[in-house]
Amino acid sequence: MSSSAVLPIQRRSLHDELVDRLRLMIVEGDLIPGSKISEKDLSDLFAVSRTPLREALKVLAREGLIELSPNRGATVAELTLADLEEAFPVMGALEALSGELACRAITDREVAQVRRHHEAMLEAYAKRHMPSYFKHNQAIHQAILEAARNPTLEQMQNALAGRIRRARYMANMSEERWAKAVAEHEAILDALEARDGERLARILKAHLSNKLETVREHLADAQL
Amino acid sequence: MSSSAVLPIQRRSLHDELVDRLRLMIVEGDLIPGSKISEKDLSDLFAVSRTPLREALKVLAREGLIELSPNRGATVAELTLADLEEAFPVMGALEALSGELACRAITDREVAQVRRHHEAMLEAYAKRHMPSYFKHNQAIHQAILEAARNPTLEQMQNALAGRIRRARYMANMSEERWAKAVAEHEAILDALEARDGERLARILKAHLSNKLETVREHLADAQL
DNA sequence: ATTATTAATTTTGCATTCAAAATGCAATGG
DNA sequence: CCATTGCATTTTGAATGCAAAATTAATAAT
Repeated sequence: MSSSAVLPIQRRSLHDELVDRLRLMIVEGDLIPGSKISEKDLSDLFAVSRTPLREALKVLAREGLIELSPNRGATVAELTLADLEEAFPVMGALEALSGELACRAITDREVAQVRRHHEAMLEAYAKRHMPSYFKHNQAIHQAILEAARNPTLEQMQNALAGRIRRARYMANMSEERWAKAVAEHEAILDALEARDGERLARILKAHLSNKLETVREHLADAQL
Repeated sequence: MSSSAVLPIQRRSLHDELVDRLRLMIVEGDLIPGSKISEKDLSDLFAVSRTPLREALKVLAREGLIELSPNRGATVAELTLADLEEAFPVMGALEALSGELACRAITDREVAQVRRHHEAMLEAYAKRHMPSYFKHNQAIHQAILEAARNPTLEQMQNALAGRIRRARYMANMSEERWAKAVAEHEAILDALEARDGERLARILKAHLSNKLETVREHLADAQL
């Protein structure tokens, strides 16, 4: 008997499914910031009633992805520079903690995995292939997060990442910034392989701070 | 025309009200950890239908105060030592950031307010009056949090505090631990008045770490 | 007496319905 | 012609209803 077949059958409630789908739509930009969300339109779109949809909206509001005003419905939350300037330092603190904890618990195998992502990321960088770069970049941060062995931290960091990630779709890195980010990633890998938690924490905090700077630059250009 | 009369009429949705009430009930221990929550019982209790109640439960589940399993309903989340060992370091990272940011933005007036709470706390400590001690203690941490001028951080820290605060109701400090906590608070005030963000961050992180130690000790005794 | 099986009851998940509030629109008056 | 008021339509908030799943109770079998 195949081992995967005996796993508990994955049953999800509609509302849970909706939360994930809507979050994805928002993060990926299918639902544009500031636009109004009609309960009817959305429930029609997903072919469910308004009840589970409304439950999902409440959850997403708590995550900060949408805004609810009483009797007036939901709108996709705008992502202003002010929001990002709030969120990035918090993310920096969380990532720093992740790094610190990860250095205590990460296995050699996991570090090797991170290294592979790192090298794939360098390759993507060499080709200036953004999607692949982002993918491996994110995988590295996720791996460090998981190596921290702290589900509470993981949950909070992922919630915040959902909000921030939308910025990726608007920010285009300058050549200079990109090079700097790559250099920082070298330092990240180095600290991780040395299991130097304190150093890794410092680097990650600075890394996030620089990411904010990148976004800031880009928004200054685009004057969004 | 009186100025307060023209303020927008404060309207709350039932679900929002329910979220707050239920959270309070859980944090204060009215709903005991591990116990099952019957939707019917609760909706009867509050004299509302199950619909807004269910919306509230979804939100609280996301906050980690209750657990939902499909078709099986909600239970009040248990607060195990393992949970606290996860949560406290995260809280430490967030408080450290609060302290760092607060030192940049806090006004003299606010610092004075913190000092007043600090002194009231010392008085409560002298009398070994726990409720008053907790109240001023919490006010200090909240004031630092607000002085950080970062609503995102505030939101995350408060969400996590909701989970941790339940531990307060079970943890009884030893005389020794209590003295140490008070000493740490002296250092906190000192760093704050000096606007030394880095130092305050370090102290707060250690402070939270010691709080966890306090809880750990207590639970070892009570073997909960 | 204990376990297995089945029926009855309860509880949950979701759809539908109804009421209240908000929005859009037309008519009226300036 | 524009602003304001009253009305119709739409949308949201919450209750009710109904089917599916789970839990409990009851019965039968070993």
